[in-house]
Amino acid sequence: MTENQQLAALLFPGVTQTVDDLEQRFPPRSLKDGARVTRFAPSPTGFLHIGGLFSALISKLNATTTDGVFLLRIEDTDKKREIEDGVSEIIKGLRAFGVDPDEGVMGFGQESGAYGPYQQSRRAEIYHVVAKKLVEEGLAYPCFCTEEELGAIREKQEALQLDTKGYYGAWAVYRDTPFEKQKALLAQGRPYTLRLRSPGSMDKRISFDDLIKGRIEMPENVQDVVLLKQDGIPTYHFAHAVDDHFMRSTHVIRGDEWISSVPLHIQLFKVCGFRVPKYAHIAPIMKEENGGKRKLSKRKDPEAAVTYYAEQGYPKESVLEYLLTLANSNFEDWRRANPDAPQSAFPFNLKKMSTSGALFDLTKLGDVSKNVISVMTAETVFEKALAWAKDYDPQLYALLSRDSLRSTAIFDIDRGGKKPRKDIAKWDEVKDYVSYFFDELFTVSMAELPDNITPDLAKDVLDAYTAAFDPADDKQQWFDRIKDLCAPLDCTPNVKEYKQNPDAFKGHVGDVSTVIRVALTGRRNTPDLYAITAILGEDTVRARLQKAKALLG
RNA sequence: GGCCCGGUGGUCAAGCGGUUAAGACACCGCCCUUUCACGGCGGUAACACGAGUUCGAUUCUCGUCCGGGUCACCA
Repeated sequence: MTENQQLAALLFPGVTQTVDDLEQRFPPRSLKDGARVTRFAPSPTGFLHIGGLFSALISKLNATTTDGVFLLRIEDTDKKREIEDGVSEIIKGLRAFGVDPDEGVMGFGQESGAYGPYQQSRRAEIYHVVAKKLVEEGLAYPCFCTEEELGAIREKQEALQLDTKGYYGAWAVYRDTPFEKQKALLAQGRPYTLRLRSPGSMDKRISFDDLIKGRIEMPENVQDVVLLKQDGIPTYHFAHAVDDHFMRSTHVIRGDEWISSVPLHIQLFKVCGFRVPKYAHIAPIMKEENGGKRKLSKRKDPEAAVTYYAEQGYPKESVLEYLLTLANSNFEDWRRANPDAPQSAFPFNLKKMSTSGALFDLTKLGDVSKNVISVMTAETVFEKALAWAKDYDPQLYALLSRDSLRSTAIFDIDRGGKKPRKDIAKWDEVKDYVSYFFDELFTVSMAELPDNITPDLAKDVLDAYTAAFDPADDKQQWFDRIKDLCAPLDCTPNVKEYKQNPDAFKGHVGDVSTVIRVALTGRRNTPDLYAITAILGEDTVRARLQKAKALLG
């Protein structure tokens, strides 16, 4: 037995499997040519971030458009930062947007797929098998430095103003420790981390082709990074190499904060004897602040959390649609050409992704969302608004569900056809939008009456309309009747005529309508008044007209 | 500071040696119209800067500046 083998045996007495065993346990996937295996690998440290959803969406798209597999792996190797419901937050968040994994962690304590476990905390054995092999081959060694010692090294390096700091070369104090000493230290029970014996060289460079950013060249990694922490749990880097190899990921799509560790990752894959996956690094989603850009922050920005969109009542399709416009700018053109196609039919292209971070634009999201909602049927709008209200607005829920046919009719006003209204961007706007249909939310007020209409004229209009109003009218009859109101009130039914000679009239048919509209709805601007009148019903209409008149004295 | 990445209108962005420098959102105006919305038409507004290379640079090179990322027993 070589010393390395003896060391490995000392370090990993319980490990009996070999890397070859793992290769057999997790064989290459039999997928069709070009199929991509992608993954989303978050740590359960808080709510799902919109940037996380973005990268999950892109990963999933890459898998589905190639008949591949999209898997969810949980990177819970840092118990300090982990939060209690972290895992279910992630799963719930993904599910809420239909970005469900095909494989991996599927739910609370649930997994599917033959490449698991998919939770890193449950894979210790696997990492140790690979680590043991590395030690046997002299590619990893135990480091007995304490945090203080490491800190002291760092301070020294800072004092020397070294460009390259860290644990490497001559600074890697346990790199060349003789076996006998290692054995003695271990016998004492000294805690240690397992470090990579980096084969990298300071003056060599490595290049790789990022699928989004293109060719990138960087110095090789020289750091003897920690592979296993003192508690035997792997660091992100080591777990990444092991997991993505044995889960047979073909494409690693992740945030570009990882780009600087790619040289390390490539080195790790090679050292382990694994094939290096393709990398694609996504620019982060940014936010504007004080004229500058910064990453959306979990702490400072409510819109960073995926739950924000559910709370506000953005349909999931809207958020997805917007995210897709950020991902591939030709998505909007495609959408115009294929208004009814499912998002999954979009020929997504990684190469078309922007290389720099985009500012998240809530206004644009709103516009996208209005379009999404405008093409929904009234029934769908009703259902979704109701479902939202159930969780976030009990009063609205009660109101809407009282008479679902009537509620649907409200949403059906001016809906359908080539030029649908685009009033609603998110469900929390619904309450205001429908408020005047419900006496609970509405009180008659003439405050919105425009200045050019005198109270006297308004009163006359209301009197005349009360007399003329006939709920049996069809729309044309109804409007004709309003026109007929004009002349006796010194108004004109012809707007053009009024504009040509404003002094000859007290107002025009638009003004007359406005009086009625304000009396019935409290606003100057509403959708089709005839439709509103029909839904309100004769009793309510007459009651409101009556109250309005009273308000005018 | 070292190493990376990026910089086209307010925002998202096409274009990648010769263009009147697309389009979308936002904004403004006009039209349509009983209001609003929708729709239509039009408008304001951009290649960070400086050197090269070239007959010609937004496009190529270098430098500067400005943003972003990263340098943990966090991911």
